[in-house]
Amino acid sequence: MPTDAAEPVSEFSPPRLAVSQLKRIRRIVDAAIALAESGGFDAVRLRDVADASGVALGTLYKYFRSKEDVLLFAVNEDNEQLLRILAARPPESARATERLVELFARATRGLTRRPNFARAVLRAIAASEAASAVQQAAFHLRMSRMIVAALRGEPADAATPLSELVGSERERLIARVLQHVWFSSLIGWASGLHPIATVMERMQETIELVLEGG
Amino acid sequence: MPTDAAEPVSEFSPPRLAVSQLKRIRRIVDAAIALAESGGFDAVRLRDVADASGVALGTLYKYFRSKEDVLLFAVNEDNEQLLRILAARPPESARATERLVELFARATRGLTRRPNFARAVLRAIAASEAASAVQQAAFHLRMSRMIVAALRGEPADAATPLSELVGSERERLIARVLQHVWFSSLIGWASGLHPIATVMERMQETIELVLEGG
DNA sequence: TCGCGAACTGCAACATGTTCTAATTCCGAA
DNA sequence: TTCGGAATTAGAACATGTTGCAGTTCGCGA
Repeated sequence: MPTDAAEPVSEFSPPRLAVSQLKRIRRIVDAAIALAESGGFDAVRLRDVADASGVALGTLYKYFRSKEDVLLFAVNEDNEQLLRILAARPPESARATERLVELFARATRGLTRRPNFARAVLRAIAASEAASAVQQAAFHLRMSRMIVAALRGEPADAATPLSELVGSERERLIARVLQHVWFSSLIGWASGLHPIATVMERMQETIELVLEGG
Repeated sequence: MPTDAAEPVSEFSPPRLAVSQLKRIRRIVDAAIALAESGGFDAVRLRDVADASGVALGTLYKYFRSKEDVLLFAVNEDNEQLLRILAARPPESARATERLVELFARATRGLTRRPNFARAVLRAIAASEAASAVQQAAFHLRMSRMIVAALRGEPADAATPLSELVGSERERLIARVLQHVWFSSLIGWASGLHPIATVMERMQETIELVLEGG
């Protein structure tokens, strides 16, 4: 992920970048996404990313610390969009269980719509070092917000800063558990252990277990 | 992990290896563990592993498909030992909740006793490809067995083959959820998101939530 | 004991993430 | 408009996972 000095982490850095720089970053990220879609983690060769986005390798490393950093940035963008969509059109069901199932169904579909990209970012997340903790934390906080909103049947709040914690102790606990199960299932999918459908089933049964004691 | 042709996956291959070969494999694995302990995933340079174990690089690749494969093999050995220990000395508490908390406390302590090694294998697990699914599945089945045993307050069964599923639907569901939370928390620890103590706390609160509805 | 095929060795080679450098270009403040 | 420092570039260089190969050694069946 971007260095403390460089800026792409939208949550944490003042916009100190010229328009031309923002465009470069955009091209880099888009190129990385395209390559990831085409063949997963290994297909994202940074030389190719640099070529495709028309920047030098050194420039890429100016804005991103590592290959994982680029992919983490991309998935965080994706996740921000999901939050906005859920803020606009929250799950409608009357029962909390169903709202949560729908939330994770949407999140899973959204992510795995581009399966190779999804595999790439999952690998990036799993392998990321302490340096990327900020990105991971942002993702986590955003997901927590969506989960708590779905639990309560309220629309998610895309506006207030991520740093503001939401939910009661118990709501946050449930959010954590569901995120762990989701992430871990997705890793299993990415490793070829089971199909996407299994991820959805696991979320459903976990949600029922946690909310209704099974 | 070892190739289908080569044999270190104890659960799945008849012992077709000469003693000298088994010794080589042992030296390779031991060297990898030692290097992992010293500096984590990156410190396990396969050239160094080969040097330290007195085999050629090509030989190493004859028995293991990749760097991850070596580490997965090592962690599976560790996990087999945990199963044996738990079979001999199961958690004693009267309450299922406490037995499970103890199980995960022991498992977590056992793994993170060598923190750098643990970080290395977690990264290997998370990044492993479909080819390693067998190893991962074995780990999963072993953990499931221990969890179901702890749920019931019985000693774990280290003898019957892993392929034999244990537990009711509900027990297996609980086992899956707990494993997901455990794995995912450990990844968070390995990424520097939180300390080991947090992993223990998360397991405790998850177990309480799942067994007692919080 | 002999001879064969498999296992092993040493080493070179390749791919790709990451770093470094010297030269060039760009941009905003004076 | 001009100037100086920051950004960018091209490309080399390095580390390490992985593969390939030619030659050597080992172990086992006849």
